[in-house]
Amino acid sequence: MPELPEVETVRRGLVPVMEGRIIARADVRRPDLRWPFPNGMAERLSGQRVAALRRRSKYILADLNSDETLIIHLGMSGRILISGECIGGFHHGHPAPEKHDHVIFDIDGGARVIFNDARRFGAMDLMPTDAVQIHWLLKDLGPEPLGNEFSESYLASVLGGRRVPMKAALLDQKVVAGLGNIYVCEALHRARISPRRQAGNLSSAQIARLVPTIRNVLQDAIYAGGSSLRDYRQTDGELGYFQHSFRVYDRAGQPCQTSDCKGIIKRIVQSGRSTYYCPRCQR
DNA sequence: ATGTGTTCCTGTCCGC
DNA sequence: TGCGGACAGGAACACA
Repeated sequence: MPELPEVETVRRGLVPVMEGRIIARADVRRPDLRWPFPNGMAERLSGQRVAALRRRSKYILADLNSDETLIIHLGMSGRILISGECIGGFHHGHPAPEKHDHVIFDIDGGARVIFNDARRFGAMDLMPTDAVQIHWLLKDLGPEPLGNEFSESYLASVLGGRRVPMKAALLDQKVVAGLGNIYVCEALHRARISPRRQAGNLSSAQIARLVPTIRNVLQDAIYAGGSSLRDYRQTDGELGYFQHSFRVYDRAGQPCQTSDCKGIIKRIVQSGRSTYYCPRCQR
């Protein structure tokens, strides 16, 4: 569900409400999401100041004054919404918790941050801040696609010799961290690379254009506030609008928009997930 | 080591 | 309007 652009949009929405502020109270309304919450999570969060809100791949990291970091993953259907901001001098009341509002933070000053996740594939955990990078969920993640480590030479070295289709290679969070089903499809189309192509068989020209293409798709999507299909919302409840810029995702049967390409977008299934691509211009 | 299929969970949509 | 099946933005895990 939420991929890197959606998670980054959520992080940016939380910054003005949480960064530098104190979590007055954490209300943990069930014992687990995908995994059990850490022992005493509510107590370990309540009263803590959020020193910084960072993102690693699809994880939001909230560094606390206790030198612990709250790790948040949205899974497939997770949302974070803010209510009760002080607008124009008036405090708006908080609505009653809704179905699937699993964790609620009341922030000093009156804002409320609500984690809602119908499918509960999301997760939260606490880890000492200086050890976050060795948390079992984060330790094997590949480089950030928008960072300097993600380069042409890096991609050539990790893809070399691999027989997986490119779709699976880019979905593999060890190769590059943060892409999901939508942005892999979109990036491969923009780079004119077939999702079925074996990773180890890419030409050097294809590898060379894949790096900036991935960065561009993600940056365009972040600028648009992410993509809203079903569940995803920005923290203020607004929809993202990058879905209007999809060239292939969920567009089976529609014409390819690559100039001079008269192809028709096709849907196939690769390792159990939908892939959309143009068989004509993606090689 | 690498690659593929199944699984977790709830909600929505589509055809009958 | 109800019912069954397919499908959904993730990714750990079990297995070939």
